Amino acid sequence: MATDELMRKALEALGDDGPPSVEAIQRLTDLGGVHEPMMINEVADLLDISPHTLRYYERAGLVEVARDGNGHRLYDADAVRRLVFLTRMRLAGMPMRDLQHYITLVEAGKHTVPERLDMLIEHRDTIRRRIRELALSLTAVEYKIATYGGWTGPDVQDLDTAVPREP
Amino acid sequence: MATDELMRKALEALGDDGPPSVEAIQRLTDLGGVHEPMMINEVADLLDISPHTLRYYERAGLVEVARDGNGHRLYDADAVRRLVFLTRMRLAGMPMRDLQHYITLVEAGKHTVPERLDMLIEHRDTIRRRIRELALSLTAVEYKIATYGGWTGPDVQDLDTAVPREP
DNA sequence: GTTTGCGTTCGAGCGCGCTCGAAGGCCTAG
DNA sequence: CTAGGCCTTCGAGCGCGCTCGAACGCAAAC
Repeated sequence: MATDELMRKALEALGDDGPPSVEAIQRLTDLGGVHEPMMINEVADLLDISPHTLRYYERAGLVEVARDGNGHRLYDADAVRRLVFLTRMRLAGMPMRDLQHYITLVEAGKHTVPERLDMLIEHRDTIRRRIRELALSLTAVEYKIATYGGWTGPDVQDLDTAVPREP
Repeated sequence: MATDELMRKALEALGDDGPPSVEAIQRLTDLGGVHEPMMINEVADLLDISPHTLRYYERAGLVEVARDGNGHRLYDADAVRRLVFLTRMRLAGMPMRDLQHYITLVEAGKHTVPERLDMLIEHRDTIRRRIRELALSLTAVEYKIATYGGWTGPDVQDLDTAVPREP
């Protein structure tokens, strides 16, 4: 798969305007019902990551995967759902370390829910900060693009930092 | 400096709501008038990067820096402005390679403006995509946090992928 | 039977962006 | 005179997240 199927669906579902809705995200977490266990390549295609990376995640303790009679990996629905979650968190910039810790908590049982919530809240705040940073950079770049288009100053190099005469 | 001074100013200037305005970004590009050349530690503090990194950027050809009688670096206003630009682009995720190429273009003269514009436009689109990805991840995380708070399902682990009964 | 194709394990290697340490110079304070 | 502090250059090292190659196994296709 050339592009990230989940993300493509996600962006389609969200449309091009307005903030993402909870309804939209719900659709994203629905994998479409009951699944046969999947082979590594199917999962890799679904998540748009390499089989190598999937094995790496397993080695890292992020997910347990059963084997068939030939020793080939069989990803059941739980494993796939967890990997959807994990890849989404990775995409959002959560480090492997944190994911490993989070999974440790999940496997330790319900009593770790508060700590998991703490992690999620911190991650949420990290994402928000990152979005704000990017929004700022975006505005800077857009301004720069606009300036390049209409500028007639003395030295082109100044454009890299110049303050415009008019907004 | 513990936090990124420029980013802090930026976030203050932009406020907590609404999209960043061109007016706001203008203020950010104003370094406050004429500058004495700065020593490496001053620049490092201003940009919230290490002196090591500044030397590294110079080695990488991103900026030329004069020396004083003792061989110490003297960053003039142009160098500082360029570094502000560069660190902002780095923060927005532009790879070193691309920045090196961009700077090569800047130093090649005005006739490279169209190619520079192409780079900026591509970078702008990259930032936009990244913001959309993050917005999606953010919604997913926020939904998950909300679900953790009010959920009474059979298995806590299901929360990692569950679809809620109600939005 | 052999080739093709997809899987396995293991450990090593890579690309990026820093980050650091060693060895030394210059200036100033005590 | 010496010690401290900040600077210099140079090359090496690191942390992260993959990414790959080697050597092998099984099973269906020809």
